[in-house]
Amino acid sequence: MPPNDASKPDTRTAILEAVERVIVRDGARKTTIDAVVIESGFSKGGVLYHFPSKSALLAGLVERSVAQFEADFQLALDASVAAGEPIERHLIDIHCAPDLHKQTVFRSLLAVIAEEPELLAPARDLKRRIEARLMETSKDPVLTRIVILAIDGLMHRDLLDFSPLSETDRDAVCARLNDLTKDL
Amino acid sequence: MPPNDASKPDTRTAILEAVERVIVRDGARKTTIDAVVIESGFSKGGVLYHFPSKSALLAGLVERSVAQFEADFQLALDASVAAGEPIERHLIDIHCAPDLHKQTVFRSLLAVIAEEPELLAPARDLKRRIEARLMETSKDPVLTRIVILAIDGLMHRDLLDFSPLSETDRDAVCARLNDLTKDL
DNA sequence: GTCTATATCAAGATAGAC
DNA sequence: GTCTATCTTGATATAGAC
Repeated sequence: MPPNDASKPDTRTAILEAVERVIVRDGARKTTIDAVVIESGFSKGGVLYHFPSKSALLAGLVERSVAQFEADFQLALDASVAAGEPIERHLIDIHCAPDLHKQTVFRSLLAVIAEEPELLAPARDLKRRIEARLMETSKDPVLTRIVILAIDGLMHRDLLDFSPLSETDRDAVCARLNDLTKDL
Repeated sequence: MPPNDASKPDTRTAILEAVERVIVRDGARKTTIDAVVIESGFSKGGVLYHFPSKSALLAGLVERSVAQFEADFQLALDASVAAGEPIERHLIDIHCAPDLHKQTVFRSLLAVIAEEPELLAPARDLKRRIEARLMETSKDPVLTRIVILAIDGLMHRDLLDFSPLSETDRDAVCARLNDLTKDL
């Protein structure tokens, strides 16, 4: 039976879920193969059969997280487009009320990712596609870019716990961003 | 003789400079105590006398980098204020033509910092002070915040090599940011 | 495809001489 | 304040049985 057969809640997925639990619970530093082995309930040999190295394990987690984010994004985007709103607004919405769990996962991943930038490839790729779509339809590309950058800034602070904004400030910023994009 | 006596190019500084060279050259993962020992020319015991743990070593580097950044920032800021320009412009200038070496240092540090967020404290602190000063004099605090966020976004991309902007795009963005802040 | 057992290695840290 | 030598731990990865 191939490893990706969807007919059973396959081992790969179970292992990746275990990695996610460990990294969120214990942080990047303590996310070792052994910890994942314990959390997943499989043996070391079993885990290393599916992911031959720690990098492979983390790459798997990044890929999975990105795929999940993209799925959510697409769904919400379609709704947004159907409602005739500028796409920028959708991006703003997502980041002004972010998915806290996924954010924690990404934050924990950051330590690992910073050491192995190649792991970021899938995320970079998704970002490029989203931005291409935004730029394509924008009536003011530079302004759109600034809005995207401001949202990156929000994300940056969230990820690094870097002087995070108060909720009031965040709301004010998001409202203004929406205002700026209302004619795009 | 106390460790911080400025009369000789003291060992602490020499060690921190070695850390900086190692982290820039070899990346966070390879920045081990042993590597620093070799690069600095001191012995392990000597290095660990001044910095009793790896964390202490990295904390030292963060502190030093932040202090240097702040010194540069203050200098340029005073000039900017004397010229009667809005302070925001100064922040924009610094990040639109960033110091590449320092950027590399920070990027490399990021991997380590992500695992130990406490190490970021001095940087967080400096950021808070800079922003307080900006907000204090701003005629449109929300807009100022958005400009700051956009700059954070630029930095974020630089730090993570996350879809970096082309030079043309970056220039266009910076020009527009300057335009947005001209009445602040 | 999953298991046990084990090899290998490098890192952080300590002790004590000089 | 700096050195050498050594200890301890814990992590990645392999080999081979089931």
